[in-house]
Amino acid sequence: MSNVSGESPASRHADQSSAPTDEWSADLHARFFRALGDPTRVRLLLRLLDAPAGELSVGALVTATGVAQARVSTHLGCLRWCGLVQARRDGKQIYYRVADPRVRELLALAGRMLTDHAAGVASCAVVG
Amino acid sequence: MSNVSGESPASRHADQSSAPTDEWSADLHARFFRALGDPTRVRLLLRLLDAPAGELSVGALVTATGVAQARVSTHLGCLRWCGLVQARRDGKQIYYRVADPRVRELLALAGRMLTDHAAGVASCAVVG
DNA sequence: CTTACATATCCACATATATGAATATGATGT
DNA sequence: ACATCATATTCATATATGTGGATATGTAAG
Repeated sequence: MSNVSGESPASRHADQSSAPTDEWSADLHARFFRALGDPTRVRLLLRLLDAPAGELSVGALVTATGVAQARVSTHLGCLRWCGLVQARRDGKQIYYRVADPRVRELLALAGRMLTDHAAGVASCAVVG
Repeated sequence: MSNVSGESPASRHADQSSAPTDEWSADLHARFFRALGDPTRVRLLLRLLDAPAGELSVGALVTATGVAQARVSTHLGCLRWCGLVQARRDGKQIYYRVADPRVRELLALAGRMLTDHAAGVASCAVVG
């Protein structure tokens, strides 16, 4: 195992001419949204968000979602790395919670938008 | 060419037992975020959002972003299908504009979150 | 220190998604 | 009708990303 405390990475992009600003801004935004662009990760976030204690162990998430343990672990790792969730160890288990309150806002806003665009999004050929 | 007016698709998911609700909710959310998960699409949205007239022709977007025309067209098609942008024809050109004001909010919120999580998101191995 | 358990990581493979080049379609002006 | 411009679509291909299975790592208990 490793790194429950969520050691943080170093950033790229040293230069910052002037026009390129938009460029990584766009890249970064895209990466950010892709972090939320997986059904399993969204499921994990949703479960965590409405967890009674605001947190759930990996095992609990596995049974709650029915997703294989290895998969849950990997996706939690992604979410943790991106700063969206946070881990805490208690005995044998590791409890995860949503780390940033804005995650809830973001999902809520997306949900409201989906109220209007669900059909389109659901059938968009590009996003398979 | 075809369908500038944005003909809308039909939705899937007829059933709605009770538990599965979360399931497509998650799938749908994920799809939605993936629609925003491409750098080119984000660039297009950003350009449109700060366009003087609130709208830009495809050609203008091509020169503004430096992205190949075919690519711009495809990505605009995706955004249009998902209801995020809207097209209007004027003579030879087709002008696109952001169709939902919440797109701006969403990008703004994401931007604020990125202020704190940029390094992590930028270096997350999962989201390549 | 050995065993059992919870979580994380590695690997091979399938699939989704983006991309470039070529081409088709629609509109305008002559 | 013809020639031209603006935009859309198709196709082949490269690449990114998710998935399952096996295994490693860390932790607690005996």
